[in-house]
Amino acid sequence: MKNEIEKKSITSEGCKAKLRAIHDTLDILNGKWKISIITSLSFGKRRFMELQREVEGIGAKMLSKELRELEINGLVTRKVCDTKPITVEYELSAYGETLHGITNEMINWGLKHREKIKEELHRQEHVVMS
Amino acid sequence: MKNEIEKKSITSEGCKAKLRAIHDTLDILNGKWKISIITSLSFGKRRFMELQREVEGIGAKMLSKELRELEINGLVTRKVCDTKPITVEYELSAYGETLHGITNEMINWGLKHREKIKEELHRQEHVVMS
DNA sequence: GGAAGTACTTTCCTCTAGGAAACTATCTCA
DNA sequence: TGAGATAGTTTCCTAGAGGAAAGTACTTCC
Repeated sequence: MKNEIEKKSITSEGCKAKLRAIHDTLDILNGKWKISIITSLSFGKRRFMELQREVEGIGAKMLSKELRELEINGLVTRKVCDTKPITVEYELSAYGETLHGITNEMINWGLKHREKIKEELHRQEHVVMS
Repeated sequence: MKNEIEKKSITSEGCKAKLRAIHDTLDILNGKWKISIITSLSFGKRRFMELQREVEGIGAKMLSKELRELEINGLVTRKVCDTKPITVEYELSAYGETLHGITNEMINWGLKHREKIKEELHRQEHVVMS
């Protein structure tokens, strides 16, 4: 009995710590666009307009705001280049790269999910046919 | 030149597909609470009140709504048990389990992030001291 | 008989995340 | 000289995400 209580308490502590970790992560990756921006940057450095084109649907205000927050948290670096028309390069910092694990898992899951939905639709069609 | 264009186009397609995958995943995991709920359920089946206690800060309305959406998307199963005071058990479905990769990565990142922040605070203190 | 615990639902309200569009400022090219 | 691209900022607005609290319905315990 005592062992069970202890066990329960220990695992419960584990849960709480892990839920807190999830919460910490979500705090950094909040907002509608951060993960997409990070994913886009994971393919290489991008300029403002490139990001806006690549992350479909995002407006200049949001992009600017999200980039600033990512920079504050040390995930992205901002570099102003004194080219003829001034350009700005955004890049994942070394710390930002540590998010690869998360984005990769999300990409893979999303790809498989799309396959699954597609299969379900096919099955539906067959049912309707028969 | 032609090769470069082709290369760029190919990688660009890859980016778009991956960004779409990210978008698909985020569509399923939207809202403030879904990932926390899934993480909580990843430790075992939970009843409504247990979830509400474990996922700190969530209200009954939100919990109910998020669980319904997770159920609709086939990630969570709901089982009504005819115990004396009726209880309901929520559990990750087999498909819900496929999110383990994502939640694990987020947990690990969150834990390391907390460590990093802690270290930075220590350094700060030393600077203040000296 | 009433307090307390299950599992929600409903109502009402607030706040802010996020969008649209216009504006700033600088440079280039025709 | 003015159109177009760079990189934003600012303003104005609203849909809807989410919170607090009360209500519903059933059961069991005291």
